[in-house]
Amino acid sequence: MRITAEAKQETRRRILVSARKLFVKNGFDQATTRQVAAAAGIATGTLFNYFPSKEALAMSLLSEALETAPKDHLARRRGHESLEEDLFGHIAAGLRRLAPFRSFAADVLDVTMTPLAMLRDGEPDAAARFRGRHLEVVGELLADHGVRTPSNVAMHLYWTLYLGVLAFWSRDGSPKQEETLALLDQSLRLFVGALKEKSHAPDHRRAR
Amino acid sequence: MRITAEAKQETRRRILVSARKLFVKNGFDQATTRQVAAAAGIATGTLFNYFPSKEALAMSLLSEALETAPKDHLARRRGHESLEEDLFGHIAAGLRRLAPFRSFAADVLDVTMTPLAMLRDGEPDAAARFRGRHLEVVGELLADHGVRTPSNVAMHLYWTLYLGVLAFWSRDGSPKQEETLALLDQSLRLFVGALKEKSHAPDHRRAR
DNA sequence: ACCATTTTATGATCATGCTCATATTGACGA
DNA sequence: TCGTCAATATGAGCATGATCATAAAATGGT
Repeated sequence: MRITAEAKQETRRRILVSARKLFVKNGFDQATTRQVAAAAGIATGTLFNYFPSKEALAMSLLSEALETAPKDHLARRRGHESLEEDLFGHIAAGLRRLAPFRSFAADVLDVTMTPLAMLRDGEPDAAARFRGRHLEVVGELLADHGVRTPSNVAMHLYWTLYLGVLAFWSRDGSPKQEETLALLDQSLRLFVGALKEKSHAPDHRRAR
Repeated sequence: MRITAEAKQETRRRILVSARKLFVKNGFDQATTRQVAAAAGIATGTLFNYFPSKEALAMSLLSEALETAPKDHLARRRGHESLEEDLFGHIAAGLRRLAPFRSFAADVLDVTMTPLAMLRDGEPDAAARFRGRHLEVVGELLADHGVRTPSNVAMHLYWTLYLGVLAFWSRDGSPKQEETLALLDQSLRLFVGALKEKSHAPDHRRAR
């Protein structure tokens, strides 16, 4: 039982390695499952014993990055950023983490983005975890700066903003990326401005 | 030349009618190009003389709605809404307009949404037009309420918000839709709050 | 009316994601 | 060591989006 289990792990690993190589080199659409299987030294059909679909295979490649990406900024920050800088850093860190996958992620995810693609692709748990970890971090950052506001609204807006930025990010070529970041920066100022205003005017609307 | 041109138009129309029927009935993935072609009374290959791909065919079905959707709210509004109500109505009208297509749009667009799908699908002009018309209307609404702010920032934030909402909207079942709208409503309050604060504090940051 | 040329339609064929009946392998009891 | 059985691998085969050589039709000049 030991040898077999290890062999299966090894096969799985070889598939992932071959797939990553081919996806990055040729893009998701161009890389065929036959190629991946051949590169991994297995029959085409065997690949589908390990992964239910080509997209699921790609999602597995992304999943590691997605597990840790949301917390990247927390590890990196120096502690005296403004709230805007914190939020900007949080989103930017996530984008940076996903950057290596963009070349094929744009295909896999059809532009729309990892978390949504996960939802579509039958990995709702992974999507929920990603979102959860994300919002956890945001909550931490907000609390750190003493911002209190109806949290689910702020979270929803922030998450929506994040999804929108991801969409632009994955679509644009590099020149547009900088523009996207610049606009993100300023959008966050608006967002934070709104949050602070809410915080400063205590019970104005909360009673309803 | 006359007869032929009309016949081509007729064929194109028959394809669109058949496709709409089958897409709505069976969903994008289940409806095959062979079925569509047969229903339209043409050979399978002929279909690809009229539309470069199955997705392009689906996009054509959506395009009419997309041409007019952004202005739906302008036609409908009564003129004494608050800015929040105006913006909410604007987004909601767009969603309502797209609702009939959701059953297969979710497949075609992979969750991500019409404008982004158009970009992917080689219809960048249509995407740009949609975005342009959209932001035009928003600009009008904002101006109507006397809101001035660095416009491209506000526009970007609003557009991003719109994309995010579309993503949720297309993904969720009906119960979640209401929740999405409720959150949208409150998010817009935040957004508008931020805009107004900017407007009231004139040159605070513009110099940089 | 007739031929030449361009345009359009056709369906056999291809590429590829995925399935499935069959073959192979490996674990374990006797 | 052998036999049995479950787990796994295999690749021919399927469905389908898309292509392309060929056929049919339309157009235009004379």
